[in-house]
Amino acid sequence: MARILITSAIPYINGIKHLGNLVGSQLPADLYARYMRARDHEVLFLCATDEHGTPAELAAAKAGMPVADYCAEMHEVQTRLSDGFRLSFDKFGRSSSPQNHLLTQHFAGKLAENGLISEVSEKQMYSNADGRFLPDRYIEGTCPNCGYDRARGDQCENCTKQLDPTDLIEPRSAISGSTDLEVRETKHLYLKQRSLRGQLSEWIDSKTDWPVLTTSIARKWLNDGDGLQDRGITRDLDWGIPVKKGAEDWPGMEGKVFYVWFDAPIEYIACAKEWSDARGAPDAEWERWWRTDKGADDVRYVQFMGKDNVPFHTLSFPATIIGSGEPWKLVDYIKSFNYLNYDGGQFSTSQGRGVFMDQALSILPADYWRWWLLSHAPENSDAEFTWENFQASVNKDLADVLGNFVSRVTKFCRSKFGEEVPSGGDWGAEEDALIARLSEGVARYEAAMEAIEVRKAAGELRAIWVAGNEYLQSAAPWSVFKDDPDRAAAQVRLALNLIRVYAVLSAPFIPDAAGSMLSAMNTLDTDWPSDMRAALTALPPGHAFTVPEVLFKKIADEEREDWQTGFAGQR
RNA sequence: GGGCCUGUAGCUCAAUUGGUUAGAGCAGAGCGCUCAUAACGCUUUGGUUGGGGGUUCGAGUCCCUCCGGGCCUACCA
Repeated sequence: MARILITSAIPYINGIKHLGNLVGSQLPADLYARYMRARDHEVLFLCATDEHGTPAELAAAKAGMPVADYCAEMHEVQTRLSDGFRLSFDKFGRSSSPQNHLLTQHFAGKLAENGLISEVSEKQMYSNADGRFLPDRYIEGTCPNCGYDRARGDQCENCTKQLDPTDLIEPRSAISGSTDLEVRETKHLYLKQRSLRGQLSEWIDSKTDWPVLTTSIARKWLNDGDGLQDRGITRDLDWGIPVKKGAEDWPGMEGKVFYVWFDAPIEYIACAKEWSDARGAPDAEWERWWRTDKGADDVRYVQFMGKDNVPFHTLSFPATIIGSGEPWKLVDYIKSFNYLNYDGGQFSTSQGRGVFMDQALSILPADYWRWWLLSHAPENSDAEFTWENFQASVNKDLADVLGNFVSRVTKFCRSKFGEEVPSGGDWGAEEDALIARLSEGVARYEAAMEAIEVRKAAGELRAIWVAGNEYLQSAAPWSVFKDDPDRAAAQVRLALNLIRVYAVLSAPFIPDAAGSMLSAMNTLDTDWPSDMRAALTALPPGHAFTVPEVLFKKIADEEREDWQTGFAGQR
């Protein structure tokens, strides 16, 4: 039994996430966690909300709420939606937790002790009207290069020229529109990533099995231009983790907080402590997952994230861990994803374009979304959601291939043998062939899951479902029954057992439907079918079952059209 | 501008990393079955692998070039 630590990139707090966010980290992480648990491995699956930073403050202000209240409320909302999608986190924590405060300050203290923090005085734009320093992209003005009047302080969207906020002509606050801006001197802490470049580079080079997407982004940052740069890890904000050196105050840093990208990954660790604290368990509980000196040396740590998060997970966070000089667990495998587009464009939180988690669940059960999203996961390139494709895939795969299999088998049995597993008859060559085929299919499915090849795993699972229909078609118990009811009984007995096997195999993708299948088959036996022949006898003759409701109702053309138009506009 | 990824059947994707005749699913066509959610099964149509050039006994795969799409570029997170 292996021990597997799984984290999903933590979703930002300012609003409800769309399906692109979901499929880029949380959903595949959940698939992997469920699979590994099903294989009897010990799993700790962690996620949290990422609550600090300027956008959170602005969103709270817009909602007319104190930022702490806003975050608490949005955390509840996101928790409900995670539950709705059946994301099986062992703990869904908060980056604003007391645990993360202490741990983030602890890491900063260690890094300072080890000479990896420098204090840098710099000039930043301050908005008097807004009463805050403004990040570059929150300053708008006219581009000195092309004259576009809504250029941002970091880059002009029109001519793509890189800008400095001070380059802008007539700069104004993107928040209030105020032009009452001034340049102020402010002091910040920088993490001296340069001095860790060699170690990080060596570490990345050792990861030969990582997705190209992951390593190429890391190498780019390591080697581009002058190489890896030091990074500011503090900000002039009210909401965040106060800058401290461990438990001590940090002279000159009063009123400042850590940069959200410094404290967010540390929350992966703090979240484990939130998990054990919530149960009143001792620190040893979470430390055996994170401290290699306290039992975590045999843990395999896998991270899931969208490609935009890769630099922080391959460089910044490892720099924090390595730089601490303490025996924290480093990530073993990073699974990164491209983006999911929506009907010819991008999903957009700010523009409300696409399908959001709450809307998705209000239309259809989680399994529909889970299946489509995972079987179309953007692993090798960006993928695209269209309503037509969604309807066709879900109807065919879930309703026709899997759902109808369950339906035809249970209903046939009920009409000929009653609602119990029939006795009599023996298996022959046809059943041997099916068992061999299923065993091979399961082996391929397992291999894809171990390698976290999500689409491939979905394809293999589907092929296993298809094998059941092919068997029924050629065995044709409805014909055999007329002359040889015992033989038909043996066929149906196998088919009923196949439903249980399908439930177990499919549960990581479609947990609710798997649950319905198991309860219809009146069994709690979720043993993995490592021995297919034995697995297909788990439900013995005489075992009672019930014919379930339709597992997956098909999506009608009308519904699809309604949603298509309904979601075309803005949220 | 620079870097990386990507372009394969009408659609969504494969192709053991240079090795026979480029494969699946969906959609389309035909046949079969009648247990089942008008479901299932079998057969089948469909490709100058974005264009052009090159290397090689051999190129979807490597090189050059052109065209298209995407991402990143360090103060959004």
